[in-house]
Amino acid sequence: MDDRKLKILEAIIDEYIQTGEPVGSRNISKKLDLKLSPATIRNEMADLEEMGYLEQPHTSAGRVPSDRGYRLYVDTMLSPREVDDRESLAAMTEILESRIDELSYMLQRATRLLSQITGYPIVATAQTDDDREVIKNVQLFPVEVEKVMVVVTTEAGSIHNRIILVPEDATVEEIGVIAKVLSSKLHGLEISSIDVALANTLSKHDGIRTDILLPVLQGIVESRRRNEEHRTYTDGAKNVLEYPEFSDSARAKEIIGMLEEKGFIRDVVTHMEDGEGDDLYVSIGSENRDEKMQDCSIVAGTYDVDSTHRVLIGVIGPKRMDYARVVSVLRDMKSVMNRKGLKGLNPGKQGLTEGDRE
Amino acid sequence: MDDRKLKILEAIIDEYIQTGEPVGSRNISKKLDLKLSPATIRNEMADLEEMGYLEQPHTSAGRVPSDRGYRLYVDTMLSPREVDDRESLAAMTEILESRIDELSYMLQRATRLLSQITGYPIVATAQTDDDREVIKNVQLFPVEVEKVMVVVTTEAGSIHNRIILVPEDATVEEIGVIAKVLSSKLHGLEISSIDVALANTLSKHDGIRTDILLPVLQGIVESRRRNEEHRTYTDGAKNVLEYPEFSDSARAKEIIGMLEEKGFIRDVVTHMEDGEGDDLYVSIGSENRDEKMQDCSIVAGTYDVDSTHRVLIGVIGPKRMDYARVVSVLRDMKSVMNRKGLKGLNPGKQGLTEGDRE
DNA sequence: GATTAGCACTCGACTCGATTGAGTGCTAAC
DNA sequence: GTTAGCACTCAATCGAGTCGAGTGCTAATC
Repeated sequence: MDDRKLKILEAIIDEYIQTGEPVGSRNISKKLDLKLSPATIRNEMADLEEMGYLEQPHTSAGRVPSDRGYRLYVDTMLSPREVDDRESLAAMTEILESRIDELSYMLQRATRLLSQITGYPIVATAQTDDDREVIKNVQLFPVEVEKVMVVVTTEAGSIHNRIILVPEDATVEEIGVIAKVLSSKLHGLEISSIDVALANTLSKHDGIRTDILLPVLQGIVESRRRNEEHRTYTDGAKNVLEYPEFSDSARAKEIIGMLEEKGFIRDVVTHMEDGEGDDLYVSIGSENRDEKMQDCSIVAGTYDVDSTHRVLIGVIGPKRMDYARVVSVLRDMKSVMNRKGLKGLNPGKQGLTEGDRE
Repeated sequence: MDDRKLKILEAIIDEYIQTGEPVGSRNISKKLDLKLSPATIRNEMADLEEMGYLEQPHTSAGRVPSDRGYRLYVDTMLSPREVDDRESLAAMTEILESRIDELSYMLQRATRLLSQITGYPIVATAQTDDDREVIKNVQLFPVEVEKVMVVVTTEAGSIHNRIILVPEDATVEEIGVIAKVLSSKLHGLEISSIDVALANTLSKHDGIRTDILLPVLQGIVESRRRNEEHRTYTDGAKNVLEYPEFSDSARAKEIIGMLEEKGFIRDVVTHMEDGEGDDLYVSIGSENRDEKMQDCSIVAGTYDVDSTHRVLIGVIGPKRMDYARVVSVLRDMKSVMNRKGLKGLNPGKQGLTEGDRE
């Protein structure tokens, strides 16, 4: 694999990314400054095809990069273009300053911005580190008659809250007793370990009203579930229709369906966790596990919003997506985040203990 | 406009809704049990066209309903089919039992279910009655070092909450003082009336730390804004691609873009508020204000989740959408809601006053 | 030995005319 | 008022023909 072949391959991929049409030898011969005739290029192209970096849609058409070709391109030839769009940098900065408990809001705005500047659909999700979903403390705040706000703080630093309904005659004192018991008994437990058996044990304590305890426990469990499920956002689905590779409406429908399901992001997440911790993850065509994504590529990055919150943002596009630009935008985002995002955010210190707030 | 014409018009619309192809006289002559020859039908069709209920895509094609035709159909000929799908009724029931503070979660699940059973894209939003966004009380709960949960209860009965960051050295007492002052001073004010001037006035009170007060006030304002913006959900965008009228990918892109923008739902909302309070709202083609929606119809209904929360759910489809089925599904939803939805929900009584929770 | 010019060949895309057939409107008969 | 009959319209479909971008191979050239 000599240098010239690499140059030719790169030129072909660049061209194909731009036009979406199979590229021929004449075209490359002219574009490339090596003074080579189309015939020579053809020979090289035939070699590249044999090596598996190119494919031919049909005999008399030009060449198209194979997944392997893209992979080589992404791994070795990517020189991220500078994104000099000051406006989008400013927008990014502003978004990232959205504060921590508005993580979901921040994600929503970030997906929109990214889909606008890249022209691809975006998926973003907050990564929950299940192992660390250990209860640090549980607080109950009566808000109105019948309504109590349950606030669960986890060791990982996230705060789930939910309003629950308790019997009308529940007194502030009764609720206080339950709060005390829960804070001491649930501390250190995983949320997932809350079950009927635990409820039974707890209800044996003095002065605990089961008809208040049960909705509280249910509220704790649901606060987390709700949190997880709300935390995936997509935007720019319409961009799918921009690309001729998805002009077949059945294909487009599949992709848009995937975006709406949001399930496939899990795949990416696990992939990334397995990965070598590189800053960006790229999955090309057949590298995607999901069969429906065989014609797509995903470029994803993780972002540490603060020491306990990590966000994953993925760009979905056709295999011939503009990797250079996408990678550069995602990197920019990261750099903005490092300069700005951490400012003023809580680095996750130990909080008050149960008694402190009285 | 005699009875026979109506029968013929109905048959034509039914047929067109089913097939999406212009319908001819022969077809109707056979389908209709009136013993009429195609020629007679043709005469009637010509009349109906003259009256504006039908259109002809081109001279030698069959007839297609005009917007006016659909309107007549919807207003006078709709006999909602029974939806005998027990499973979806059960699913609806379960969804509607999602409790009140999970309104957004409930909406999300409802949109998904509806898009699945109707096969159309769905938009759902919670209607905020801006005039009633009057503060009933404000509560502050210290959750951790630097983090305080602000809970705003409005006269309308909704509860907004948000976590804010305060200076590290803020004490529970200092926060308590601010809570007391805010509760008495903000009571009865609209959230939108909070501004710099008000902040200045408030900060003159004894013992108020401005560096705590400001983030709290900002939190109150933002808690509401965030609430509003989060409260529109869409699902089933992929269904747009199901219908040949949107096979032109530019059209499809516009519609999907509209769904993602979510802005247009406001139009529907205002329309519905102007309306005669009928239970369902139908807007057909050119009746839609938005130019991009000229090829669509919207069927929407409002649902009172409880005495203070109203939800709007809209079905977007091509003009030849299956009105009978959609109307019937939305009505079913309403009836499920009346039987089940209100069970156990708080009818919005007066809550505790500020002092009660200490 | 690498490069290139030349040439025959391939095959999708496009054009264009002919054909088809569903459907109409009109007229005259029932 | 209804219907049979007929001429007419026009989108859709089909197939033959053409075009042209692009290839692979061979032989000549550097």
